[in-house]
Amino acid sequence: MPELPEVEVVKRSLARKVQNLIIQKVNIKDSKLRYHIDKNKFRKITGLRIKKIERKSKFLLFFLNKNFIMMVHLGMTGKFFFVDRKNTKFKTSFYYNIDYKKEQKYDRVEFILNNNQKLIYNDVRKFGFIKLLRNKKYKNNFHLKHLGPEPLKNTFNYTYFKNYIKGRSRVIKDILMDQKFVSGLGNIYANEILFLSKVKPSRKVKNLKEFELKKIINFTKKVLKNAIELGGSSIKDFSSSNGKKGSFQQHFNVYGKKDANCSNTTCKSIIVKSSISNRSTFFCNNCQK
DNA sequence: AGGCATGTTACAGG
DNA sequence: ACCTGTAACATGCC
Repeated sequence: MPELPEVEVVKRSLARKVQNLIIQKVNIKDSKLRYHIDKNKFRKITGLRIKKIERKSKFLLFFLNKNFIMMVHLGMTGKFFFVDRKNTKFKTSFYYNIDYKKEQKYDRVEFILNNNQKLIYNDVRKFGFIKLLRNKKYKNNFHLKHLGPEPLKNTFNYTYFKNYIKGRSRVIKDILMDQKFVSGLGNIYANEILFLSKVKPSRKVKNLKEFELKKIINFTKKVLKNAIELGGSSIKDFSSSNGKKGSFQQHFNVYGKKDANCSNTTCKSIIVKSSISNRSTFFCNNCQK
């Protein structure tokens, strides 16, 4: 699920639900996530209060007291659910319509909170992870240390872009998905941004014109903001609708749209699919130069 | 059965 | 030491 907009939406719903609550117990149902979860280590956070939740790139940081930080990455299929004592369905707004009974077997970690609820980390493919860090040095964390600027901050700008691509021979889509260049984009939004910017995903960065770089920057910010407002993209489970569920997938121009007509009404081409950096790449051969 | 999937990174080679 | 591309991780679905 999770590129920057989805993680941001999850962060906001988590902040509403669990801020200031106390973790009374941690139940590790499957310790084999991307990184092994050490039960003894996680025992240290029982009794601690969740003071604040922040998003950094695609990472969630739970600031606890006693200077602990719980860092979560959702990988490809990580989700949070809330379940009350009677096992009634609750979940973050992002996954509002999921059938929790079916999902339950992928629950990996449970956090028992002091309000009769459990916060559940659920992850089918187990590419996600949960780690404990110490507040003092969390910025030196391996994962966080080399992240590029947040795309929505003004440190992600034309000058930065121009300088970064100097002497690099990679293609633009590959760079956009590189967290060291800009942190938070993934395959879906990279495809969508390049369509709106009218730039072919396979263009070498060194050949991009100034106006194209500027367009890419501007559409990056525009698309991400728009997606956050719409609750992110839910590319599964969007059969019925309610006000809280992510709907940006309805605004995709190219992602997953192989053979569809180009959304530009004056264009008669269809969307084609190729592969860049081992990821599905969708674009319009006519509109994107 | 085989290919594909919203992500990251270890590794090999230049 | 830096840059780049590929394969691998775990699991389900079409």
